[in-house]
Parts: sequence; C-alpha cells; structure tokens
Amino acid sequence: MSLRADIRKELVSEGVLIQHSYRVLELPCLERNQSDGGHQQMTVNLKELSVLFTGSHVICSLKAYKCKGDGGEVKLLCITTTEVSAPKPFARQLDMEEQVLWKCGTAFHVLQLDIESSCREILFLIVNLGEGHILCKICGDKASGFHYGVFSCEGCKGFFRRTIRHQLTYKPCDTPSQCLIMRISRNRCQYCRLQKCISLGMSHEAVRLGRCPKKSRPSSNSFFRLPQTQQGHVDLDRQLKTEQMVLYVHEAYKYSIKLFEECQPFSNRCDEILRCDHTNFPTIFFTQYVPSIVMFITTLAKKIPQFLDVSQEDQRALIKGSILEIAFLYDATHVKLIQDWWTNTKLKFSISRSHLEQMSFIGKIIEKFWSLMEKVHKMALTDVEMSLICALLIFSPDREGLTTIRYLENLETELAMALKCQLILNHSDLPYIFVHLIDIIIELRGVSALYLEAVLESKRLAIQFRLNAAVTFSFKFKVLHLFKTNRLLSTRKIM
Amino acid sequence: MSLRADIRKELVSEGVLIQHSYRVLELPCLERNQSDGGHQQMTVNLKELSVLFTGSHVICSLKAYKCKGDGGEVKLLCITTTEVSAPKPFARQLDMEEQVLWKCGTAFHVLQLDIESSCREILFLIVNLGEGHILCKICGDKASGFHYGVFSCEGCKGFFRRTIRHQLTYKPCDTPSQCLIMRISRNRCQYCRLQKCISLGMSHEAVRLGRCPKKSRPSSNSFFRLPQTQQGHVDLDRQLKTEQMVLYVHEAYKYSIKLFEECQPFSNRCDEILRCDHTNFPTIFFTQYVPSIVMFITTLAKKIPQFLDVSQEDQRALIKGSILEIAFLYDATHVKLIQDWWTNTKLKFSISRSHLEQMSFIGKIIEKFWSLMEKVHKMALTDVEMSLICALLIFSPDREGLTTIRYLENLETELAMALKCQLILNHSDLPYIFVHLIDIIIELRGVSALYLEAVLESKRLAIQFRLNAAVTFSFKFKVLHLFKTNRLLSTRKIM
DNA sequence: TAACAAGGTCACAAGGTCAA
DNA sequence: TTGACCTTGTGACCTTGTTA
Ligand SMILES: [Zn+2]
Ligand SMILES: [Zn+2]
Ligand SMILES: [Zn+2]
Ligand SMILES: [Zn+2]
Repeated sequence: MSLRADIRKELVSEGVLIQHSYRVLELPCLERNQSDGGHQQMTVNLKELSVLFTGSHVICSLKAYKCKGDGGEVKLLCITTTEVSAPKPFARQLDMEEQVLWKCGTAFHVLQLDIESSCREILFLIVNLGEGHILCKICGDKASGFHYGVFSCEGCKGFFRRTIRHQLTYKPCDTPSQCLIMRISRNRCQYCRLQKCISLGMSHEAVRLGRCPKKSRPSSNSFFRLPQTQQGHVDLDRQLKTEQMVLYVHEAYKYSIKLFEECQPFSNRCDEILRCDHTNFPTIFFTQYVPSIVMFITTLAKKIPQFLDVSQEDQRALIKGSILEIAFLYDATHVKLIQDWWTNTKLKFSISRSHLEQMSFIGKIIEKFWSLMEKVHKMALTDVEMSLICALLIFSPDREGLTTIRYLENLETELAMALKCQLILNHSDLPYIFVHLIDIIIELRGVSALYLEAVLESKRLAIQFRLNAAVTFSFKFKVLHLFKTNRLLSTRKIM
Repeated sequence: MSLRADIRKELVSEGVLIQHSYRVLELPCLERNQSDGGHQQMTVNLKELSVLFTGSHVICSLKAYKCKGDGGEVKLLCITTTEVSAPKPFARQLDMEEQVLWKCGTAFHVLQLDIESSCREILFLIVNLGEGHILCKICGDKASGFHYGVFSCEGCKGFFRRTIRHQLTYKPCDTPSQCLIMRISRNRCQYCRLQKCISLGMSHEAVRLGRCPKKSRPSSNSFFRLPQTQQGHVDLDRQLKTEQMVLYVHEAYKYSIKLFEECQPFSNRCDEILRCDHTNFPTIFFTQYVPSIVMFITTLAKKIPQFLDVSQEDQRALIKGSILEIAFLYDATHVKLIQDWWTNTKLKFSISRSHLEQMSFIGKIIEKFWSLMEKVHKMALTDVEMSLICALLIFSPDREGLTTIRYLENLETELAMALKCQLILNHSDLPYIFVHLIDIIIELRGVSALYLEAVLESKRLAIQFRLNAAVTFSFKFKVLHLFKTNRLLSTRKIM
C-alpha cells in the first residue's frame, strides 16, 4: 500500500521520510473498544504487529500525525524502526494526544490509544531507518572498519598504528579505574586509550585482510544508529552533546559513590562487619542507610547540569521518586549472599535471610528482589552503565507533580540511547542486554511500589509491633523532614 | 543403538551433537571391579575400544555427562574423535568427577573410571567430528584446493598468482632463518612467503586442472581439524590465539638457544673441541652443562606469556620438572657420534662411548638414550617443532606440587595440537610422526626418571667412587641451591 | 556432468600523507 | 599528535574452462 500524496507531503515536511524506506499497513491486530465520551479506545498488540516487520526490528520512535483525508481526519501512527534486534516487548502506556509518543530504542507490548471519534482512518506507517552504524569498540565513534582485529574508527586505528609502528609507550595514568574513552575524551589519556585497544584484542597479528567473509558479518545486534544530519553524516554536534552528558553523569556518579562509601561504613573497623538482626536492622536502615542514599542521589543529581535546569519543585519530585529504586539498585550491585547472610561489603553490615523475612515490610518482596539482584549481578555492568541507569531512574518523566515533562522525556531518551550505546560496546556477548535491563528497571519500579505499600501497611500493624511502628515513624518523619526543610537538596552532608 | 531422546537433548544443549555423526555403544571391553565404598572401579581398555572405530581415529576429547535414566542415573562418556591418525595409546589417569576429562589429540591406553553405585548404566558415545581440513602447505590456514601444484589457501593462491602474473619481486628479507609463515604472519614478509611457495613446488607448470584423480586424493594423515565455530566455520579467534602462542614459543626458543649456545662453549677456541673422559666429564657436566640448561629453560619459559600466568611456585615446579628432559632432548638433537666419540659441536665438547659407559649413573641408560637420539635425529625436526616440544615438556601438568593443573592441561593440549599441525605441514612423508613423537616424549620421561634413580643410587655407591660422590653432591647442591635462592627464576645469567 | 582449479573482481584493511 | 583521505596489497567469492 503506497502512501497518499498529501500525507507524504506532511511527513516530508517533518523530515520523516527523507532517504528512508517505508511502508504503510492496515493492521490486522487492532481492536476497537467503544468507550464512553467521544473517544474510542484502541488496543494494538505489538507482539502481533512485530510479525509484520521484516527481519528483527527495534522501535525507534512513535509519532502520531493528523492529516486531512477524503472523508475527514486521518490519524497516522508513524513507527520508525531499525533492523537492530528482535523486539522484546514490555508494556507501556502511551498518550496519543501528544505528538511525540515514543520510547526510543525500546519495544512495546501493547499500545493503548485514545482516538477521537472524528478520526475516520488509522494508518500505520513503518519507517525503516536502516541498519545504523558499527561503532568503534574503543571510543564509540563510527567505526571505519575492522582494524587490527577490532572494529574501530579512523582515529583509534591511526593511534594504534603509530603506537606499534614506532613502539611508543605512554606515561602511565594514575586514575584508579581506567579512564572512560569516548570520542570527545579519547585524546585525554593516551595510556588508557592504548590499554583499551590492547584489552579489546587489537594486535598486529589479528589483522584480517581482504574482503569480509559473508559468515562473519557483524550481527544486527551490534549496530547502533548514531545521530545523523539530513545528508546522512554523523551529527557531530548531537554526538558531542550526548557524550558530554555521559561524561558528566559518569563523573557525578564516581564522585558521589566515593563520598557515599567513604562516609557511611556501618562498622568503623576495617575488617569488621556489623551483624544486624530484625530488631536493630530497621532502625539502622532508616536512620542511617536511607538518608545516606538520599544524600547520594542528591549529590549525584546536583552534579548533572541538566538537573539544575528544572525547577526546585521538579528537582524535589525527581529525587523523592527515585530514592527507593536507587537504594534497591545499589543493594543489588553491592550486596553478596555469604552463607545465607546478606552482606554489604562496602558499607560493612550484614543481615541473615531469615531475619529479613521476619521483617514485615521487607519480607514480602525479598524473593522478587533477590531474583532481580541475580539478574543485575550476571550482567556485570560497568561504572558508566551504572551511572546512566541511576540517571535514568532520577530523570523519570512520570513522577508525580512534575511540570517540565517534555524536557525530561527528551533527557530520558538521550540517557536511554547513551546507555544502549554503552551496553552494545561493553556486552557484545549479550545481544539483548538493553531490552533486558529496561525490563529490570520496570520490575525495580514494581518492587519499589510494593515496598511502599508494605511500609504503609506496616503502619497499620504498628499497634501490634511497637518497634516496627517506631521505626516506620522515624523513617517517615526523617524523610519528610528532609523534604520539607529542603535539606535534601543541599549538597552538605546529612546526618 | 540410537541415542535416547533425553540424553540427546542434554548433549545438544552442550553443543556436542550438532552436525556431527554419532553412535552409542555398549562396550565389550568393560571390566567392573567391585571396590570398597559406594564406588565401582571401571577399567576401559582403549586398545580394544579402538577396534570399534571405523578407520583410524584420534580421541579429540572425553567428557562425562550425568543423565537421568529409566532405572536411575546414567553416566555417559562422550568420546569425540577425528578420523585423522591411528591412536597410539599411552596411559593416563582420568578424574571422572570432573566434567572435562579429556586429552585433546592424544590417545589413551586405559581409562580408570570411578562410577558411583547409583549409576545404573554407562553409555559410550562416539562422536565423529569428521575428517577435518586440508591445510595450506604454506601458511597452515584452511586450504581451498590444489593451486599451482600445492594445497594452499585462497590467500597464498592469490599471492602467488599476482606474483607470477605481474612478475613481482620483493625486497629480500634479512632474517637469518626463513621467516615463520602462518596465517597471522603470512603478510609480514612477502619475500619469505614467496620463497616458501617456490620451495614447496608452486609453479605455473605444476597446475593440475579438472577433477582430482582418485589415486592422488590426500591421505587421511594430512587432515587436521582446525578449531571450528558452532556453524562449522574455522574459528578465527582460536586460530589466532594458537598461532600467537606458536609465534611466542618460537621466538622464545630462538632467543634462548642463541643465548645458550653463544655463552656456553666449553672450549674457547673456535676450531677446538674439548675432549673429556670419565674423570673430568661429570664435573664439567654438573658444574657447567646442567646450570646452563637451567638458564636456557628459564629464559625460554620467561619469554612465553602463558608461563607468567601461573604462580611463582608453579613456575618453579615446571622448570624443576623439565630440566633433565630438556637437557636430554638438547643432547639428542645437537650431539653427533664421530668415530665413537660423542661430540657436541655447538658446545664443543666430546666424550667417548666407552668413557660414558664407565660412569655409573649415565652408563645404565646410555643404550636407551642412544636409541631415542637416533629416532629424533631421523625426524629432522624444524626449529618451530623443537620449540613446541620444549614448551610441551615445560608445561607438563603432572609435575609434583602444581596447583593450576586445569590451566596447564589446556595449555598442554593447545601445544600438542600446534605441534601436530606443524608436523603434518612439514613431514608429510612420515604420516605417524606426531604419535611417534609423543611416544618418544614418554620414553624421554622414562629415561629421565631412570637417570634420577641412578643419580640417587650413585650416592650410595659413593663410598666406593669418591669422585662420583663429589660430583653428585656438587650437582645436587648446586641445583638445590638454585631452587632455594630463587636464582633459578631470575633471568640474569647463572654461573 | 560433476568436481575442481585458474583467473577475475572488488570489498576491505594496512599504511602513508599532510593539514590542522 | 591527530585523523580524514588516499594508494596499494589482500583474499572471499564468482565465473569460466578443464578433466576424470
Ligand atoms: Zn575510536
Ligand atoms: Zn587514563
Ligand atoms: Zn596459505
Ligand atoms: Zn622474511
């Protein structure tokens, strides 16, 4: 089915169709449910929709257009995709009334669309943006080929060639963790750049000359669409902006996690680990741990320039909304199960599993949390990836009471894309890691919600369990107080 | 007998059966010996087992699987083989409890298996991996056919074609011995690559057009199984790793043998050869020769990256264990019998056979040693082959006191396969050279053991032969001292 | 007629160059 | 010193011709 000229004109003016292949479909997987008011509810099952895609795609963006049709108004849902990886659907509510619906790079299980009754027709346009780019394994720039055994850009290729040709050595870098190498930072530290080249397998022996064998073509999962200009070149400005943001987020994360872990060990002695039980753990948890996490998030957020762009009210809402999720994430990555004792080796405290299960508001979610924890552990995420996930959790545009939603949505997208890019670079062995991680983030939110419910319920049970009630009160008081006095948003140390 | 579905499923999940032919046997060559405890000892005579193989096979790997059977547990011993060369068995104890039992490329005389009493059934699964690849005579890559009179790969074929088409000449190479041409190094030196092409008989006259005559099919001995991916293509990463190791080992060997031979001539004059007898030879042997060999091994091992991966203790154990064997190997390849005088032309000393036989702890093994020497001489081994044999002797996983046994076993296998590959390339006239060489290595170990025994015994006889006692003491003191002071592992010159 | 090698083709990477 | 661009050699794949 070809695209009607008037619709096409409107789309071209939006820059959608230029130089991309597209096709228009009337979907068999639509259900129209008459709802009250002048609206129709429409459910689109994207699991079914996905069979219409050739090969494997990831939905890149969803946009709705209003076009004038013959018999009235036409709604056009434009789905842009890349042939990147199989869609792993997850549910998400989308608001049709807004022009931009999308979640970039993710796939959707079900779209719930509100269609005005004036709308006579719905067309689904699938725009295939093509395969995207192969990235330089070292710096994430656009790779120019398979050089010295690694997909790499002209810059890293030349750098490595000069190094081995003239047997150059660079003065060792004193950064504890290796420097983060990206396009904008690759020339900051020659030592770490070379280290990364070597550790990724670059060597004079690994060269592969001649035509690339058809079998060993890179899998579609290792493609990533860098921002492009209308002429099809990499949009250097947008790339720079994104990488700048990643650098900021990473630096902010490293700084605040260092602060957090230095200041907050629960045991002062170096080798000692504080053993808690279900009587003292809640007190410690709410009077020491949660406020520390609040401080961590505040420090982290304040170091990200984009955070300071939103209003004070929004800043508070963002932090408030992400406390539990980030606390859980931190636990998930830093807690080990040692002989049935749940041990945080960094903060030096431990609690046995049976004690945890006795605690009313933690016991209920412990199983779910544990399975999430295992999944995250297996991924062996890098610092950058962790920092981007934290940022994603902070900049959630769906927290209650937010005003600059559009700005936050764009930021969320930017962060999600940056995270996807990092995951593709660092985890080529796990092709669907990005989609799985998004799943985990959603589950994490679910666990947080469950936890909040449990906390609220524990208040009701407090008549029976004085201690718990006291703790709950203490927690609520403390957090509320922090929120109210704005001390939460100050960077000075809390407690 | 076909494979039960449940077992097949488990194996497929391990990637074993994919695209390979297999058959399941209940072996007639099993003996069950009831032993104490809940275990059964099972002896499998692989000499008898080998008659079950069609054609000639080499055991490639041995893996044990636990499967649930109808009446209880089933142990499945999965034997993967190639139809490459006749198995020439040698004994080795295997640990059934470990999942991976194997010795790749070697054959076994007897398997001693401990079977739990809960195990009701033992199946022997023989997975035939097929014929393997014909290798490019020039570079050892997978050959694509018989080009210009030589089995060669697409690369070498194209290289030779371009050379003769455009009558290209390449600037002569100044490496004293010809450069080692492998897949990863074939583009380093065009001159040596062309030299090798020509010396192996590539020419425009030698082309053989049309279908290959049935008589001139390559014999099964010239097949070699290159590492393969699940899809059946050559695994370039593993090939790269193996060839990198070979390059390192070869370079290390060339370097340390040059050092050894330059520094240690026993006579300073160029044309003079020091004639020893049974009175002064032991002194010279133990005070000069053995320490030099220790230095040689140390230099060689230290230049192999894999050696530095094991602990200091293991490094010491590996060197200690291989001293005598490498000393004998060196003698066997560098000593000539000139008019009943055993002459080392490189180190410039000689001793008559009758004198040798008078020495208590050498005399006893001289016959055996001499026969080994002749065998090795006849093989006319190349530098690479010698270097790989030395590495094999060094990286023996069965030395006393080792901890990283699994790592060393894998390394030993890699080395054995690399050696086999080289032998197939360089000695197509001796189809069973690899198996013979393994036999020789085993005999060499036997001779070393005999020698050690003799040395120990000579200490008892020392009351009668003062000189010998003194020499033995001097040797033992020296070596022990070297071990204890760790000077053995320093790269600086000993003596 | 099917197996098989020569030879051509061109996608591709090494290495050099030089302006910034 | 960097990296975009250029020249040149390489080798995977294809077409064409030869032979058992
Ligand atoms: Zn790069
Ligand atoms: Zn650095
Ligand atoms: Zn070759
Ligand atoms: Zn050369």
